[in-house]
Amino acid sequence: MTSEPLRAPRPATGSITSQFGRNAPPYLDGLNEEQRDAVLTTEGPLLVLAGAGTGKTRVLTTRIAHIMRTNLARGSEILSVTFTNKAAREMKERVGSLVGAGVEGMPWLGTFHSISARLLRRHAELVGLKADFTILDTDDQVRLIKQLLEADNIDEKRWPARQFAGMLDNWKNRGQLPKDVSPADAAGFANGMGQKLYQQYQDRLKMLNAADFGDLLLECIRLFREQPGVLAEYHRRFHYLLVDEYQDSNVAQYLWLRLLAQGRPAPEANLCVVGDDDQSIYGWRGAEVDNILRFEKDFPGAKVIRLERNYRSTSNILAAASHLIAHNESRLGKTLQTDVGEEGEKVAVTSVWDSEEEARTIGEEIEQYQRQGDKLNSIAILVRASFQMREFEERFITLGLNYRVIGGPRFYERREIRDALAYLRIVSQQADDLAFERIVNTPKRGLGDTTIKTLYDTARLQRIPLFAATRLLIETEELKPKQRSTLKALVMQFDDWSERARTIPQAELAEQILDESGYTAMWQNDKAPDSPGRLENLKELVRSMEEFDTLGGFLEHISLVMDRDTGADSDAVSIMTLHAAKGLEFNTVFLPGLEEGLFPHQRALDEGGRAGLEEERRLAYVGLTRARKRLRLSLAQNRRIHGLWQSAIPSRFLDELPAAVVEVKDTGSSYGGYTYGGRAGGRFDLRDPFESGYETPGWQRAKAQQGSRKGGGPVTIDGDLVARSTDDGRGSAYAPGQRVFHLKFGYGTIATLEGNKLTIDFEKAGRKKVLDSFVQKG
DNA sequence: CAACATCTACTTTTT
DNA sequence: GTAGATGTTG
Repeated sequence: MTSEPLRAPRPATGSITSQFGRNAPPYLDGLNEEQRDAVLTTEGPLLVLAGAGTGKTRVLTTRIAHIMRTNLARGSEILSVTFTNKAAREMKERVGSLVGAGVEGMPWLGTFHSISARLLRRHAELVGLKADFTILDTDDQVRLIKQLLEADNIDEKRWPARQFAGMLDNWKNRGQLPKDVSPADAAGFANGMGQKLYQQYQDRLKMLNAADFGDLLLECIRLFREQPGVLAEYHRRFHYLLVDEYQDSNVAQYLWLRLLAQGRPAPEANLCVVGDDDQSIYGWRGAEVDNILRFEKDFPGAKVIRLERNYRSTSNILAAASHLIAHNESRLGKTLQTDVGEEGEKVAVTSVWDSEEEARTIGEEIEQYQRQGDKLNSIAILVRASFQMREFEERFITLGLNYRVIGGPRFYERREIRDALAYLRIVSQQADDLAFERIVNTPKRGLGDTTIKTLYDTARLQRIPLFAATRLLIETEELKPKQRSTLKALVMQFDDWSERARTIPQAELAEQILDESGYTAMWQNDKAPDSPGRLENLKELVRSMEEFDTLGGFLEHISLVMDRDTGADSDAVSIMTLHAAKGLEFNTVFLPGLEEGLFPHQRALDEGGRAGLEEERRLAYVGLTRARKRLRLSLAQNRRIHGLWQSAIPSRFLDELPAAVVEVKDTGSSYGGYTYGGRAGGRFDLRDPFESGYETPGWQRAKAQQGSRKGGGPVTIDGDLVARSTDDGRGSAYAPGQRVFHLKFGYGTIATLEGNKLTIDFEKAGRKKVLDSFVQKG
């Protein structure tokens, strides 16, 4: 292990201003004391606890600029890790504008995954890969697993490939190789086949010269551990390490970082991590808040700086957010203080009849704000789950209101894009079996299962890639003449394209490939309504290729940087999930769907228990703190989930807001007198604000409903969201032909029933599926 | 082998 | 309500 001498003495804490006297460099202007401290404390381990809206990114970027400006290190000697591509891009831009240099000056600024990929390509052969290895995404992963399951005669119905992919992910997030997986863990899949499958999967990846997302980190860790010389090289290279959103790091990322920070003894590591434990919202995917909570133990002598001055929100908004998050028990604890100096509007809570009315109301409000001169760009709708977006999109289309969905179904995940990429991947790497398999019969070439199976058998027998096997087979009589000539033509086409790849720009090549393969024609002839859109996407794909120098570079970009530019040029309302909203801010924020079961999400509660609830609460906190001036929450009394209408009870998070800053509204269209604000004398019950979330009125009621409900009893609209899978459906009180009444659809007759799900022909609304708990005998 | 029809399971969040 | 997977037919 190499260890360099310290470059500069650590500045004493009290001397921030004295360090520069009155000649502080201009980039420090406008930073408050703590922020400056964080920028100037370059040496030794540093933990910056940065609350929402306290200028975290500014500190990080200024810090990098400071290190470079004062010649402590060059851009190429600073490793800065972010969690998302968006954050990496933003940091590059901001550092660039501070230093006045191009982005190229910071080759090691990127996400964990992109930096890992870069490292691995340099040393691929040391971990059993070639430098041009393919990066698999979830879809490839699942298909590969399916093949393994089939080969091992494991029933895919009983043991879904998706589930195993999830387990793989978990193991890899925890930094576990096949040998490290605990038997108990692995036993949970396919009668104890888990570990063996994991090993088989890894072997197969190596055969395919491929790595999945988890491998990027895992193989890096292995590389560092097994090749001390390589690790030492990076110890020498990186003089400063910075990590953004540290609260989102998982075990593998932690190990990765630890290894890189080991260049010096822990108390001297120049490692700066920035994060906010209250904004840890990726626990479900392996993030360990513990990493940030434990930092001072990991790096003894670490300095801790708290950024608590909020420059974003009005005091009302901040009060709501702080009060809410105070209900969490496991947190380091910070007290945000507003620096905006404005009380602002109260936080509005609106209760509406259903999600349709919710969309309508919000649409109207936005139009009103627009008339008042607000920019649509300054307005966002943040949802818990992406299915909520649809209703808003539909409504906004009819209103002619400009909107933009951020994060939505990812561009690269679209079928046409994946197909097109598969062609390119084969051109780039003929051994890419997963790509070959994907497009060998797309567009339809008259190749069926039997032909594919022959290819497969040959490939397996000879231990060669599918493409190579095909090459062999077309020289034999094993295939029927028709298939043989088809495949022969295909192989020749690919050879031709590979040849051309050397001479013509890849964007042009892609266009030719799509045309010559008949792929474009396939969609042109498809009369499905979305075909034109797909063709448009293909065009966009080709267009986006123009920015890259090589095909390989483009493919790397696609697999790691999945989001495309979100065209922020036009004025539009942003619609996104709460997860996608982290790090953003808007003047006006709408938070719809504050209902038990949706937010907090039922699944988080079921699977995560108390920790799950606390993470949901942090998610709510993230949502609330996105707002600068105006925060508008809403809840629907009825919502359709899985095509079934369910009535909802208000989210417990609403009970956790301080009454003084909240204004309850009602659209007046509720049925039967039940409204959110209508109970408890026009205000929601507010008990001791620091009591456990489990004891709030909403939760109490939800619990009271559980199990107490019997089929056929009088239906109180007050909540049967909890009538979910736990309902054993014992003895429904209904039978086909029976006349019933439903609050939303009116009178109808039961057509069929299945457990507690009824199919009812309503007199006015037509045939609908509903839960039995929402109708009463009519 | 492909097209069609039917059925089913699914909907949290993503590098 | 949907997209995918499966099954059945020509």
